[in-house]
Amino acid sequence: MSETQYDPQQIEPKWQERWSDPALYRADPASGRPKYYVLEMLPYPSGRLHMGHVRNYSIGDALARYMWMRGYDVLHPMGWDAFGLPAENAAIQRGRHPHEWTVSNIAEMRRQMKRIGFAYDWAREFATCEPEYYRWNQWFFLKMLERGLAYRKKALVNWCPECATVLANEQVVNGCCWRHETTPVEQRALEQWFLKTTAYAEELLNDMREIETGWPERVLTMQRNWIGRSEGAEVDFALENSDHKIRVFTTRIDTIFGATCVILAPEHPLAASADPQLEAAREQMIAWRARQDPGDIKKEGLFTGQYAINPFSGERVPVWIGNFVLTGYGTGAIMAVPAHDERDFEFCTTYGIPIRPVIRPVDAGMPATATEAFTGDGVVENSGEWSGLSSEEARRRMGGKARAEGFGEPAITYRLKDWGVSRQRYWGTPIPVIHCPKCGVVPVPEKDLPVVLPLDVTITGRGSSPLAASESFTRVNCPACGAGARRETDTMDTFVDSSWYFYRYCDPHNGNAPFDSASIARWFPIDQYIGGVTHAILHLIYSRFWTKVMRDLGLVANNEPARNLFTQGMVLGEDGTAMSKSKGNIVDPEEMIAKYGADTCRLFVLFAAPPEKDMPWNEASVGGQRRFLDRVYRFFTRNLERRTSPPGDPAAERQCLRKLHQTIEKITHDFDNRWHFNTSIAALMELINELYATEAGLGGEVLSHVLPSLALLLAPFAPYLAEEMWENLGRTGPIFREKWPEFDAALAAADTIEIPVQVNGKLRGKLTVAVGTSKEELERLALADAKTQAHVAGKRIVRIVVLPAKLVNIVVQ
RNA sequence: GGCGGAAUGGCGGAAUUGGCAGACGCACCAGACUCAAAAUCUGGCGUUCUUCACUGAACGUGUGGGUUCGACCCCCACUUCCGCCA
Repeated sequence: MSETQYDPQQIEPKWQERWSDPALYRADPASGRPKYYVLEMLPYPSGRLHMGHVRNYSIGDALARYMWMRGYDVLHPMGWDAFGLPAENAAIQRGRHPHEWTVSNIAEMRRQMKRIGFAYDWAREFATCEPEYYRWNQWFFLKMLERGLAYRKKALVNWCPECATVLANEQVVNGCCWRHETTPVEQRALEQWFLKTTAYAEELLNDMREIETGWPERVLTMQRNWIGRSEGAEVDFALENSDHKIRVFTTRIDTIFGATCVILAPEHPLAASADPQLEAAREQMIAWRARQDPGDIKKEGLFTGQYAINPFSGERVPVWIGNFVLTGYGTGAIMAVPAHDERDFEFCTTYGIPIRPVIRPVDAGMPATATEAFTGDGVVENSGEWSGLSSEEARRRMGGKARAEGFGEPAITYRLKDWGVSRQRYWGTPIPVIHCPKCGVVPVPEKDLPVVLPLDVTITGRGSSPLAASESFTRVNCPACGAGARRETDTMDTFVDSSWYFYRYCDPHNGNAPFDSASIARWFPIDQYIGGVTHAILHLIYSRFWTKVMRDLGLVANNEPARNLFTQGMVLGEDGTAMSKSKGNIVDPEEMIAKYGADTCRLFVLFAAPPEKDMPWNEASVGGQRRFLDRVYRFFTRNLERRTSPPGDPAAERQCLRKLHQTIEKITHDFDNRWHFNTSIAALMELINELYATEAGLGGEVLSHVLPSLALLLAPFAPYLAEEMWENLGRTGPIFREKWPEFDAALAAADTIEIPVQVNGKLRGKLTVAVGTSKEELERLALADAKTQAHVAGKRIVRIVVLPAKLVNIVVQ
């Protein structure tokens, strides 16, 4: 028995070299195998892989390898989300050109990925900053422009003074920039490009039906909240002494007789005043609000001095400006019903505005309004002809009345807003339009795409886009009239890049179209998408939106991009908090690989916690995974030659084979049902423990079965070692193209089982019986058992519960 | 405040969903090997009692109730933490 020490630093580079043949991982539709598209979210090329990447990609890689072994034609691609601010920051801070910086980061991270041994179809790799890719961003933009899905408007936008650029709504976190969490976002008015995500709001909501079995409930809930559909009505309050009407949105038109004032958002056009003092206060409110956390805003208001007329009651109510009324939601104006809305209650109490209840709880009298609002449905009261109706019925009829009389209508409003895609930044996709003094906004003709991002610009990080300073870029002739014109200098939000990249993988080198529809038909929808839950709303809503737009353009047939979504937990530092530079608790994957080997690192990130949960890094525990692989290889190598030895001890062999087949069943079950790789790996450890226990009694035939099976079971989790073992067995790789081991129920079955015996639900003894022992026999054995009798003696047996092959419970009094 | 998720040994986590709580690993303790150490192997390891006896008992899955022959699992109320929306 010669035994070889496991040395990953020897094994891994060797296989890395042999795996460099891209044909090994090539997806091949001609294979005739069923397809499986497994995708992990593409990384931003920051320069180094972090543990979160290692975890995300180890999960996907295990799945891809398993599916290959199950006979699927697997598409498992990788690419780079290569546009974005950090590249410009590198330019500003280190004087490196964003392009050069990005390209070298990609090279470094690709090298790291190959070092870990992820099985990607590298022939499909691309970076989103390549003109061959982003020209299709531009092409899609033009298509959306044609269909009215892209438009330009002057809008108040979130401006981060630190980034010196506009942020999408979704990039504002608690009133601050998502990248600079302590920098308050300011409001500025700029001409912006928007994509009409709201046009698909209803569909984004409804089509969740298609994915609700495959996406985490949590993500769908977050998206539902984000879209924020609410049903209600819009109603006009005529402004006294004016031709203007104030249109309000309300979900509670049934409470309209209780409206005691109308409140405008400070930015509302009718909020502007001739009174300079009021005007100053209003502007101050706008500026102040931009800095606040919308969550715990202190409600403040300004009385405009004007009055409006309630179209239902004819009542004259004051018009206020309120800092808690949002411009972008509904109509930017509300009617305040303090008796039946908490926020209105708070506001009106502060300013002494009357509170008038008009809804009575079904089983009670009129609600008291001294301390709080009654916000439930009930019976409408004090509301003229509507009195006596239920809230629900009143809402329906009053909405109808508003429509019939022309002062309103039933309406649905969404929290979701159109997607502002303009960025006053350099490192992104140029928006393909030209501003002509005569023709206005003119799209760049398709034949002129791509509008290439020039590389010879100076990046200062201040003010407007660096592109605006590039004469050679901006100066252009109008495609419509030929006159001198100016190119748009805004670039696109990088979420555009990641909204459809997974389609491009299907046909990555197509120069005539974003992709060929036939290739999409082959691969879509994605069978399994894997990434962090941090992308639950932004990326995943945009991707769903983009898919629907592409479908309406006739490019794809699917409604949804991904059938299944898996969101993995974060990798935390040893201290149990998120890894961050400032806390100094970052673990560098490459250091760990140098120390323990890539297989050990993979094993650890898969073993330490179920994949959907957060997982604290614990280096001591990493050592345990290494020890496991040491044990595997030691057992393996010292028994290789024994494969020709005579039969061993039948009991030991039977025990060993039973454990092997139980392990195959367990791991297969984990892959097919729930991906709790921590328990899969635990099962492998149990198997190894059993192999050590039975080792001396194992004969050649059994070892010839066990050793290859061990390698195959290990292959999705520790591919390098598995490959090495496969070669030691005299097989020619690659192992992940081999067949996954077959589970043999007969071998896995135990011949005797232990049956727990309880008395009154408490464990009192155990019976070791043959499989298939009858109910009556179990009952007899349980009662005869000495330990049980001690607890039954002197008591009356009320009942005996016998579950064959499970347990016996004797109930006594 | 609303919705959703979570809470199990010293630690990470198991328990194939109502049937032996604590698999597997880490840490720790002991033994074997060694001049010694490392590595390796073997055993122990929820808490508190009990016994000459690895004998047995009680308690134990955030807290309090409930359903059930039987509850980490289901129901009700609560506490704490996390996420999203207010």
